[in-house]
Amino acid sequence: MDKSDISKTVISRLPRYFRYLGDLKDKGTERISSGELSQLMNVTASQIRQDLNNFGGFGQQGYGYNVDYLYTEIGKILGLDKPHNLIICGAGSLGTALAGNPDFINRGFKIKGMFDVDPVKIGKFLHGIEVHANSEMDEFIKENDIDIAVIAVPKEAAQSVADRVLEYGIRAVWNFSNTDLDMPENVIVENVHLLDSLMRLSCDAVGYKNKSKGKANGKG
Amino acid sequence: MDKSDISKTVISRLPRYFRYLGDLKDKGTERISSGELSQLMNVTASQIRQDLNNFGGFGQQGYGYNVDYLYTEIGKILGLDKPHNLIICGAGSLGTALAGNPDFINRGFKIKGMFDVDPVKIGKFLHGIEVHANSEMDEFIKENDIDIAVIAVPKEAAQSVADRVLEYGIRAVWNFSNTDLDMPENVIVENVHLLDSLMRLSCDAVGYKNKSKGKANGKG
DNA sequence: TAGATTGTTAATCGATTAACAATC
DNA sequence: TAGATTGTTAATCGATTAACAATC
Repeated sequence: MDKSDISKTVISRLPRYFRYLGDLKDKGTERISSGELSQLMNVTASQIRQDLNNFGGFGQQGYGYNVDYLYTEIGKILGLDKPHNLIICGAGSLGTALAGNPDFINRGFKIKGMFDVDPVKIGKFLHGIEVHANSEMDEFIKENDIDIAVIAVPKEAAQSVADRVLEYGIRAVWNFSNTDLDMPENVIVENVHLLDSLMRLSCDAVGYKNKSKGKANGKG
Repeated sequence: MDKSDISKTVISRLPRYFRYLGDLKDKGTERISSGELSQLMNVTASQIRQDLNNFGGFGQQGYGYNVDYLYTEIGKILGLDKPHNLIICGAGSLGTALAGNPDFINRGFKIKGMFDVDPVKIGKFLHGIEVHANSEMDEFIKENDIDIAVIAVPKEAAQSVADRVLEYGIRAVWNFSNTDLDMPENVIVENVHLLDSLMRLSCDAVGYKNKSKGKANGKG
């Protein structure tokens, strides 16, 4: 696999660059230096230059970076130059909320359909998106050229649903269930563990003052 | 501030430990060694021991770790030994989905109220939680001992809502809006940038095959 | 040309892994 | 006691920052 040699750490920062560049573009800013951007984003200029240079030279000495160009290039790296078709597995309130998020469609992520086991939900339209029965999933994925599956089912069902979409050819999974999925190497999983995130917040907020600070093994 | 000296990296791994320990506990497992846990979680045993030892010695040589005890201790570090009261700012579909998530309440995160600017929504109950007007926010926060505010409003409104809850005494913010918040040092912000996450997935899925691999400065 | 700012190498810092003595 | 496994130190690895020569 040429799954690339660029570190996960760098990749994970790209969407944030992209976000700031989009804002600059909207504001009509034409060019920006790594120094200016670093101030805006609260990171070092060095890191910005290092990060970008992983993908080739996007800037120009003495000038900086062209906002529009850099925005487009990062967009390409992020795979936003082609549209993506999604299905959402699980038409609960989280799945429905995701279906209704306008940010996704604006960036070329089209939600084509939802799936649920609940017969009451099947056939309904949520935010304009139809809920289908799982039995239709295989065909739906092929017909609609789906490349991303969103897992928004209860954690008990998550693994079996993931196995299912995998079987139907999906290789990218956006997992919102509160469990880790066991997937083969060639499947990309991006987790959004909401409860984990909330616990991190709670942890930081508490500040673990109860920590003793000294050595632990003060045995006799 | 004794905001602690434990690295963010370590903290961010704690919820995952907690999750696995919870599962082990539910399965009735009494003890586990770092080696066994490392296999389960797909990390090194060394990392587990290093991580845990930041907080003191939770294990016992020749025995391993007592699942129940470790679970409880990590829970304390995460601040789960005390209940937390939340408000959700923004009664849109995302805010509503969060209000209805049973995982949160199960871990002691109680959603006390929602807030919205839309008069149509005010007074309604969503998943049993009342939507209030923003004008009631100040008093509500004090009366209900709120310690966490969830920002689930459109990105244009995010900063002003965050400023507002800050003014009313909140020091922990769970930000779901697709923008970074500008907050003072003593306020904890945990971001859930869904679009960023989706872009990371898309990026990994694409695999940036377009990368040239050789040196970039092949100038003449 | 002079000034600015990149691309890139070298230095530093932090995080992960390995190893092993301490000890249950 | 012997075996197992931790707690912890030392070695390695990777990521960040600093510095500067290349160059627009």
